[in-house]
Amino acid sequence: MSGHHRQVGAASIDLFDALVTSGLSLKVAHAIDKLPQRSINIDSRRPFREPGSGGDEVYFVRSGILSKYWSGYGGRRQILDLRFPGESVWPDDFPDYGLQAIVKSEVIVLQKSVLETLLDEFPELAIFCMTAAQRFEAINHQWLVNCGSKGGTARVAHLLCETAFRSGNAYPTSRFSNPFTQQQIADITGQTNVNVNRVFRELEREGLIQRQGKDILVDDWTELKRVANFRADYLD
Amino acid sequence: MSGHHRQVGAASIDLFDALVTSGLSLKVAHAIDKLPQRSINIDSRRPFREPGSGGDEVYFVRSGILSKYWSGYGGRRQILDLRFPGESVWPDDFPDYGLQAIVKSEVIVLQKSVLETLLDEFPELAIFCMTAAQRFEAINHQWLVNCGSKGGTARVAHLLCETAFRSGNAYPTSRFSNPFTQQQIADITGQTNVNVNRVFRELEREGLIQRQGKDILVDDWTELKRVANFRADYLD
DNA sequence: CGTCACATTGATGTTTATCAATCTTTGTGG
DNA sequence: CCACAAAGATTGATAAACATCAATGTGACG
Repeated sequence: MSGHHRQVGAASIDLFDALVTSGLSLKVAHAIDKLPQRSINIDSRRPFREPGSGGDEVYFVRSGILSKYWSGYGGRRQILDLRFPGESVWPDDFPDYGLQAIVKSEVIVLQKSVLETLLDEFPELAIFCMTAAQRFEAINHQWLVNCGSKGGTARVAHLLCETAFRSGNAYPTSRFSNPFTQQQIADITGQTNVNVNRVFRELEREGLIQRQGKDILVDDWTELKRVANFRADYLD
Repeated sequence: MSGHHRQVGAASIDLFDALVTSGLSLKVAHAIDKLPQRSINIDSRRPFREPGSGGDEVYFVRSGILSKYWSGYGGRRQILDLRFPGESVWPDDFPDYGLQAIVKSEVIVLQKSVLETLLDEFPELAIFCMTAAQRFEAINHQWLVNCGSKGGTARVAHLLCETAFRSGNAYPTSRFSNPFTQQQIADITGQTNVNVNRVFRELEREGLIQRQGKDILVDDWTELKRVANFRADYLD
């Protein structure tokens, strides 16, 4: 095999499997899986939907990470949301954000209008979608708490916890890959890249994490979660 | 009449009317209106649902303002969401926030489980609920942008704009009532009450607003919106 | 008319942004 | 494989924004 460039854990998620795992019945998952769909590959850091362009498209992440971002007046950016493999982006009526891949990603595109026709047939789907929306709402709330009422260290620590819990399929291990640049972490946590760098140094100095290239090693998750004030409940 | 204590504009919103105004068909709005419901009055600043207590209850705000709040370890609070008259709170499966009224409020309580039975009959209702959820998601995004990438002045100005646009039925007038204490504005915008006070003084010194008791006067909405970087689109 | 919550102000310290330079890693074409 | 370019990471010096602490002013209300 010539796959020495393939990332560990970057296996693509199957749409049908993900829907069932998330609690949808086999019947409805199958109905969705049969809908017309196309698969696209998105390069890292390239915006593929500009702010303002609406759209009828639902994006399902097979691999990689997508982000919603907002660009203000003075060059300052804010990343609003992340989507890990198995998660989806539902289009807004008035999207004031753009979409961009954090890392090279593989995405399935469905038509929202087509998907909505299934609601007539399967009321279960409506509850499924609303439950998903609530989960993302809970994540949004945590981010707001982060930016609104925590110091820089806790914010970065929280993002690391969330990343480990959302990207892995199982309980986070002592080693995981940090997919973000420091600038992106700054855009997520509402800081500057310079300060993020100093926070990392501080986290490492305190022994909360170790860094090996893009990998983060965590000996004591309990302690890191305490510093981050992180509780995983909201990700359920 | 002995109503000299009644606030101007505090007239209660009718559930049926609000649903129809928001785009629901007469038929579905009527079906919801017929569901068993009870009306409660909630005093200002008293939490009426603690964090962690789940619940099957949907709250529709007839008058006043509700808030979702989160209390951290170190006394620091964050207000996560607001609900103005005509808007609703949908219960989360794992609510990590509490509910509290900003001002004395009148609320209609419905059972989520009962409401969900209507989804079988009216798929239209599912889309209606998801549209509402997306509107609140857009508001959440704006709050995150506020706390993550704007200075104190812009944050407060943005909250004032949003309040004027969400609380009035029509386009904001030159005078509106600020329902918040400075501590609450601090809890919303991720600052301290002391700094909020200074921001108000600064906004007034720059001629962007005038204060008369709880009332705010705005001569030039365009200018205030510019300072706040506020666009009303996301509230549609 | 006293109490209580809220608002206001000043003095001071901490955190974080900003500016600027250098080092390191990664990717690319020859 | 190496040279080079480009992006990212790191560090230091300085300034701005904001938190904290503490005191006083003010309006509402029983």
